[in-house]
Amino acid sequence: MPEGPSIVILKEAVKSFNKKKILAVTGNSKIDQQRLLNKKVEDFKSWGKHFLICFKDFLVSVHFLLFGSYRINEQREMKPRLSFKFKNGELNLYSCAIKIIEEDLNEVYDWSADVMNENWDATAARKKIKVNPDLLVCDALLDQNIFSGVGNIIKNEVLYRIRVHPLSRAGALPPKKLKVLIDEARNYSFDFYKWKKEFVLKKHWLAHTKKYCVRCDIPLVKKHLGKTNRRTFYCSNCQLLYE
DNA sequence: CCGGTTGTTCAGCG
DNA sequence: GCGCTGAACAACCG
Repeated sequence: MPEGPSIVILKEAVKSFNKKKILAVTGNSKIDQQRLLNKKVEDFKSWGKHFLICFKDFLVSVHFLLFGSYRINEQREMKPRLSFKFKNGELNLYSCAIKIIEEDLNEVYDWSADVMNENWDATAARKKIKVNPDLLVCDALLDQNIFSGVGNIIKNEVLYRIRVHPLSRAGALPPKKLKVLIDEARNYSFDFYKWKKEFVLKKHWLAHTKKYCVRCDIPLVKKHLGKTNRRTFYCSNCQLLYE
């Protein structure tokens, strides 16, 4: 559920509630829920893995972390963290981190970092990497200030696609290769989005959770790598290590 | 039934 | 003040 493309899918799925008034708020979230009552949703937005519900003077940010989920016009067995009733339906959010944000949207979120956003800026990503050349590519891709929305699946698939070893130093990549990495972080995210909507995402995984390299026909390496120590799948033969 | 995970934050420490 | 580590959170899958 939680990578950036999935949040874009959610944003689109709740379109019918846009500009609608919240008629009831419930849930076990500790935010001031009454503040949302009878308020009109001005817009639904997303920034990376953050789902943003915009009101006139503030916004509610929702992060699904690892286990969060949602239902539209349906309920799960468990208690929702936050639930909204509208005239035309309901939105239920489960096991997610919810915050009220008072600051202006554009002060808080760097849209150029969001790989799914129309304001995504590959040059900005390159500059952020240039000032931190010792960053490993497996960590760089998961850095939400550089590639907001990229998660562990996208990380593994991007590195496999572009044949770069996850422990490569970002600053050691030849300029062309660095460009490919940055471009593919966005490209693969849109493939993820398309496949997820068609319920065929897993079927297209080439590295993530896979046992064999489809190019080399040898076993993939599975290790926990980087400062984030996240599960990483790669081919030691066709993914080149740049040091 | 246990181990592991599409993620992030925060406390504690050196 | 920094970076690093581990804990906490939490639901589901295999």
